Amino acid sequence: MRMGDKPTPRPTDAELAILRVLWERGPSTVREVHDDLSRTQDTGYTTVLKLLQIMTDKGLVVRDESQRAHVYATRESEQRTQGRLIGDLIERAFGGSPTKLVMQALSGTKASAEELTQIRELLEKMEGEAK
Amino acid sequence: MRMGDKPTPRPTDAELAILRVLWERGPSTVREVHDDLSRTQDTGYTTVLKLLQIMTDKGLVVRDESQRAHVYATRESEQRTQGRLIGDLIERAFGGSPTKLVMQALSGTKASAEELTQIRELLEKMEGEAK
DNA sequence: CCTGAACTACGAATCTTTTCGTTGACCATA
DNA sequence: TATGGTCAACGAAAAGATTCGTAGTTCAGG
Repeated sequence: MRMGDKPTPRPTDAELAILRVLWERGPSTVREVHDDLSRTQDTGYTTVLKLLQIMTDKGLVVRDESQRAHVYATRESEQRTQGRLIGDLIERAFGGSPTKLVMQALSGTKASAEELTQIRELLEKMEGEAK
Repeated sequence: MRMGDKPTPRPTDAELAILRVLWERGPSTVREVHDDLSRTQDTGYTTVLKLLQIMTDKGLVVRDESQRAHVYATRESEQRTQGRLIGDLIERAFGGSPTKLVMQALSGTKASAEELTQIRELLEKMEGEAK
């Protein structure tokens, strides 16, 4: 990130919905994003287009204009964006304590035994490192 | 919650900042909230007042008007609100998978050994129940 | 009783987010 | 070369979030 560049802003709700499509589909045209989104919600084509243009300005996505139908791709990985959103929520709602968020998330969920095991394995790996 | 009542809406950023003060202080007057908030940010008194009035309309807080300086209190517990926010983020950014969020939150943090232990204990308790 | 401090209520301005209509370009094909 | 389909660009409207000035009420102290 160059000096003077703003850090990537937190995506809004509508923007996040689009990011999720791009994460799932990979680089896509407006039409592809719109068709995908239409399966679950009722958004106009030009709305999606406008949003993607705004997201390009904000630096949330990048645009390949070499084809007539421009192709949009996320600028940051799914993980990185998710990590940013979590960090943001930790700051705003959990007084900066990641542990509180994890505890709350865990107790609020009915995860399967396999999932719990998966989490515990990561946990044990971290405990090993934190020694 | 009575029939026809709207579910509590997601608090906005400014609203969440106020909720945090109320969680920490307990029921408080506008002035108390404002003074607390002023330690970290620069918000006008009437701005806080207006926000609390809006939050009352939305059902995020309740107001005791028996004194001249009205006393505001959160309507839902800290935990419940936090749980709602997490659930919301899971829906919007993690495709509905709580496990993904927990994994991501864990790997993105440098929790202390004690905290990791704390989490693991909760985890083991849950594994016991999920058996 | 008058004044000033502390308070609520209200309205409006501003900013951001979301939505979509309209326009004009491009291109295939009839 | 006209027609229709697909596209990006743009502007503006609508809705939501945030901010604060101003006005009017209440009350304690002089």
